[in-house]
Amino acid sequence: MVYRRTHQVVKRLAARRSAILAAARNAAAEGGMAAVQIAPIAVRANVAAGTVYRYFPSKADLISELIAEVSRDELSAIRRAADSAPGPSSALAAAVTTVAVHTLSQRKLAWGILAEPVDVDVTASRLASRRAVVDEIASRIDAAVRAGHLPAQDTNLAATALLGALHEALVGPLAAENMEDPGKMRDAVQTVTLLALRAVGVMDARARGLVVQAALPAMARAGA
Amino acid sequence: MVYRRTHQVVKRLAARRSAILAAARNAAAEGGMAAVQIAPIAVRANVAAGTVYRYFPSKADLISELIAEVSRDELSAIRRAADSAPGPSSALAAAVTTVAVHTLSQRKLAWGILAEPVDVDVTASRLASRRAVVDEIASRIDAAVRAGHLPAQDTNLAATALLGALHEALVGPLAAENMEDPGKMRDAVQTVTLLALRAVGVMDARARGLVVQAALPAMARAGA
DNA sequence: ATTTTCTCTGAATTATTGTTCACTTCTTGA
DNA sequence: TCAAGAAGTGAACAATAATTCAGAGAAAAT
Repeated sequence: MVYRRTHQVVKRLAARRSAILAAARNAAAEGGMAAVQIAPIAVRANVAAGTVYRYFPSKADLISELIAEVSRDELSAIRRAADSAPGPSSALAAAVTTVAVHTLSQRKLAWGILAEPVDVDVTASRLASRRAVVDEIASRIDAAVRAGHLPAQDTNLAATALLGALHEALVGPLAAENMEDPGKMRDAVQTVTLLALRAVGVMDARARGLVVQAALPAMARAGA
Repeated sequence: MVYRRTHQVVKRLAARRSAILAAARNAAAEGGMAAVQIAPIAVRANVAAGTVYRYFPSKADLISELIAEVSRDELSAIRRAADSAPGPSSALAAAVTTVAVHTLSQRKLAWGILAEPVDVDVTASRLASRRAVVDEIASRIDAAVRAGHLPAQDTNLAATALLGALHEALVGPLAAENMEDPGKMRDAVQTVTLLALRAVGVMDARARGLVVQAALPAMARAGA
């Protein structure tokens, strides 16, 4: 055997793989999933189209990894925000607000990951991505229920509905119209968070307080 | 001129047009938008592929009409339900429940109309379809606010969020798992309606009452 | 320097479907 | 029955992108 993968080569290969994924992510952030096409991605990553296939068996695999990556990022942001809240209700508010801020600050990407038509089947990874976030929110709702802050309920269904509400209100086709300046964004985040908290049974007055408390740290984190 | 469209021909043409649309609708109801392809639709409608193009300029137009048709049906069902309710809060509950029941009773079709990937651009008609339903819900929320039953709010955003919640919870990819038997369906409808009402500010106890009142007529209508 | 093995290239291929159009069939009114 | 116009047919065409692969280029060990 006259050839062995040297450490340097291994690093280069890994770097290329990352570059391809990053190119896909940037393309998605700019033009949605429609812009995630092999040839343009290859150009962005400074490789040939064929090379992409040395790193990902198919476009579906590439997009699946992209979805998983973005989803991991979001999930960890949610956990960080919720874990640094003082109590279960605050944690829920923080989690919801974080999802809202994240979603809103990268609308095109979020839409692409969540729901935009793609020509290959990425159902499985989209499902996994949603399930992870839904589970996280559901467990936060559950904690608040166990603490006696909320009425008993189907936490799974509630979490699903909450995310649906956030996504539709913030990145759905009807959201596009008036969501450009930071002021409106901030209002929208607070409004949907309020709706979400009331939906699971937080009283109006208390919900308003939680929304305000959650808003500042979330916006600050997003800015950084 | 030795040829004129006779009444009989006009009727036959209209019937064919309807047959094509119906074929598309059935295909969508069975296999989602993915199943709406010109060649299979033509077979279902007992015409040749080319004939479809004598009635619809393009696949996009065909699907757009399909979306508009389904949307019209849903909208009129919502109005009927809401208008026969005793007050603004009941009307809102009836509207929300109707959307939920409709959506749930034709999941595949609803998913296709709302969000399933399609290879042609039907953004405009999807947008119009959603806007119509959102406007209807928003006006019902507004009526309840004006009656002093709900706190003042951004009714448009609230309506959008409500529909997002319903759709995600009932036909989204995470809903598929446990929504087969009528009992579960009924529970799900009531649960999401409850969430929706609380979201816009209805007190928990009152919301539960409204949900129960709205459920029976809506389920009955759907059964007929 | 050279051989071997891996990696990269990008033009050509493939696959899928919407769309067209030359031709056939049907309808109408004389 | 026949001429003129309309409607219907379906095989061929077109467009889009994903995917492949034969050859070129690098890297490693001797």
